[in-house]
Amino acid sequence: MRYSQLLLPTTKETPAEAEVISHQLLLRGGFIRKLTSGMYTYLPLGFLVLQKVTEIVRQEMNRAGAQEILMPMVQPGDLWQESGRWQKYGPELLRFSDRHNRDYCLGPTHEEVITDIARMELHSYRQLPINLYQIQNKFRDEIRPRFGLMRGREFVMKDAYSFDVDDQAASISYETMRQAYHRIFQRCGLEFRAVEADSGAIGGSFSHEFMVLADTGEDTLVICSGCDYAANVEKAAIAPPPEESQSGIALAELQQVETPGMKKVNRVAEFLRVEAKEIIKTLLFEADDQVVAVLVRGDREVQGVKLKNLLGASEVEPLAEEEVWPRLQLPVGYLGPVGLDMRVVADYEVMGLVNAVCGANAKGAHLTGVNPGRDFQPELVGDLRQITPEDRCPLCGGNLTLTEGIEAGHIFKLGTGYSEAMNATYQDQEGVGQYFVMGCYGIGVSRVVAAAIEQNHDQNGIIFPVPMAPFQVIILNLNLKNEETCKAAEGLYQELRALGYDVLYDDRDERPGSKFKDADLIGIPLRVTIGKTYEKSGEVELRQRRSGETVSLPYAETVAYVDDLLSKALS
RNA sequence: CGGGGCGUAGCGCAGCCUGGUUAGCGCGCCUGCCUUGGGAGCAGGAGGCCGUAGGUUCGAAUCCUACCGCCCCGACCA
Repeated sequence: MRYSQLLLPTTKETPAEAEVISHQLLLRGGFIRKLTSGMYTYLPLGFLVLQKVTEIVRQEMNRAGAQEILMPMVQPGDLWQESGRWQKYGPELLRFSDRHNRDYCLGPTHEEVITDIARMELHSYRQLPINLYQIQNKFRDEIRPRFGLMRGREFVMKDAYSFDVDDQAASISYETMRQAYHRIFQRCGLEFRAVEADSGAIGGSFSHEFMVLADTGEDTLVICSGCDYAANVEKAAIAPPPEESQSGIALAELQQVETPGMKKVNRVAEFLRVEAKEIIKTLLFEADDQVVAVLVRGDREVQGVKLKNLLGASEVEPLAEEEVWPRLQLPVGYLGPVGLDMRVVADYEVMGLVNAVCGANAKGAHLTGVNPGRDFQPELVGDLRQITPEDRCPLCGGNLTLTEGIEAGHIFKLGTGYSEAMNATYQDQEGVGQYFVMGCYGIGVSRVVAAAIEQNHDQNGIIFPVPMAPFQVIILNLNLKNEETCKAAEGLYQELRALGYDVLYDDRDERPGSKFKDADLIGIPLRVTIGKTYEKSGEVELRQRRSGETVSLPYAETVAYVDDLLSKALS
């Protein structure tokens, strides 16, 4: 492609609306433009990158035996009524009606449609297993779209759905996808981890997230240095502590002490000369409209997703501080489980405490000598706290580190939830109807683009991994008035293209500075400069975007050199 | 939805508080000269419903009201 003919509007200044680096660079580099909140047009360069990712995804899905289809983006409400999600899926599902007043929605995901296809077209166990996928736009009316391509309302997603005869077969499909996903992210040239994850609203029993590692990630992961355990902190299990013998310690008497103004754990600890971990922290949550008291050690944090799962609730939210007194007549900062008249759940660790401290449910007072089991009995005890780097790996006992990541892919074992709700069955060997055992597998294709930039950039702009780069090489012709440089640049352009590479030829009548800046900004992995040096000595300069490594070499050797570098990077 | 902020040229902003001639600046764009290895320089030029509607006033970008849009902080997710 000739730069002079390409719509590539780069800017020097950063648009005010962009917060994160990927969003800034995508706008500055002329990859995308915003249409409205959470919706973007892909300009030529952005679309090229998107296509690079799509093609890798497509190849690996096909290699894994999946078949590509394309479903409509608009879906009938009836189908969602059937699965029960018309009620369950909140306002994120954009609903509307047509001229006949029939309900429709924009597809945020396609379980309903694919299950409908399955029940109509798949009748026999002989047709299974089967895995169908599409690469298509999804629409989710996000509460708050932000970060450009990272969390748009309309975005490109690859979604695949597998159908199997039983759970065991479904596990094989799942494993096949897990491996395909590894290949996909590897081929994209990204640093990533597959982690155990909470399966969230889509449901199902088991899931892995594919996380692109980047400092700006919205999720936190724990990674074991000793084995290959990795998990989202929402999921990362903490084993119950071993039962410690408490026989050696005399149980103290429950006693109320004055702690005026001591609302925070560390203040109470200081004041009473105890450690934070000897304090029982009591937090109020609203779980499906019911207030629940949650107990963790004073030095711990509650993990909301774990709480939600333990309670079996569909929604859990911390109770707003201002609401506590008006609704419950309880003083925030002085809460405790003793004599508390509501549901109480506790983290394992709390139950191991002896002679602990907690709030007295009276303003300015705490209790000492508190002993779980004697002074209060939670309704449920479980793993409720957030894992920390001080915890041990649940698999091998090794050291853990916490890292930020961007969720770019998620694979689920769905089971028979959808097939039962929508009565999707096949006939087994005995001619008996059986529900399909399903799995679903998503990749946020447009998010992969953003994640790649979050992970690969510097002060000058994007540094695309070679497989994702819109162009692999950019040729800068620094002197358009010189016939020799033009001939050389043109020749290189033709030869590299003949080898099948994606080449951008900067033939604009611009000053060298602008060309260098633009080449860096848009992140092309290899840059070939033809200018003064060529005029003097017949040499061109070749620079690698990532390392900055620069070599000058005779014009005649350039093609072979570039070919060598790129074929290595792409293999 | 709750809380905060912003809408003035393609982009980034000033002007508004304290109303008053022709609404400014930088970048970008067009023309010419000049320059050509890291976003040059000079000269000239085009480009505005000051978010929309209503109100106050002799007079509104500026004050008031409503609406719309966008951004940021919280719950959601690929």
